[in-house]
Amino acid sequence: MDDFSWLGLPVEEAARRLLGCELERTLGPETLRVRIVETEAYSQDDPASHTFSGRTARNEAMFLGPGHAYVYLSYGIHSCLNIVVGREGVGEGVLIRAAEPLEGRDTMALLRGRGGVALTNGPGKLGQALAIDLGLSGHDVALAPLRLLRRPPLGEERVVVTTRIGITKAAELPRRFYDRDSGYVSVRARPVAR
DNA sequence: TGGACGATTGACT
DNA sequence: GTCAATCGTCCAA
Repeated sequence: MDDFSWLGLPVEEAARRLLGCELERTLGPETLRVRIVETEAYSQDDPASHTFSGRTARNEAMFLGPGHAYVYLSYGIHSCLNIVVGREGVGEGVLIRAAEPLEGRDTMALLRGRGGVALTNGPGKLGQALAIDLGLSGHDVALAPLRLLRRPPLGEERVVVTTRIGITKAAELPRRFYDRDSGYVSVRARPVAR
């Protein structure tokens, strides 16, 4: 059993540490496994967060405490996965924006209807490749059929920090993190000014 | 109870 | 580069 106490860290730190960790999705006899390469931090005091206006039926899972999954439907089409972090009762989470396939690539390609980096290089794509749906919202990621596997943190020099993608509110905040060495990052650009 | 709105993607010009 | 798809959620009425 993995120790997930580190998910109780402040959301930006948790978002950094999720880089390099793995997700294992079991579908009957099939096992799909990916390595997380891109994340975004969302906290309750953040106008861009689904929890900004408080607890609702949709975002309930975001308040269940660290180690739960929060899944939302984007544009009525795409299921996107978050890992809830921070303190129980506070709506904080990390959007998993992209990952690298490690195991079960063929099944992911079938689920996606295409291959290459387009398999998992975006939040909606990853959701489809791992057969994520709204039913998994609130799921405990210590358990099958969707498990988070801890891995050592990436070296500081490998982590690129940028503004978040596709939001209109609080768009200037540097709360996106990705692995510089991965080819599965969704958008390369917008490095934070130095 | 209805209408506007996305933490996106893929097809097309 | 532009743009439509598609539906759960939220809030105004």
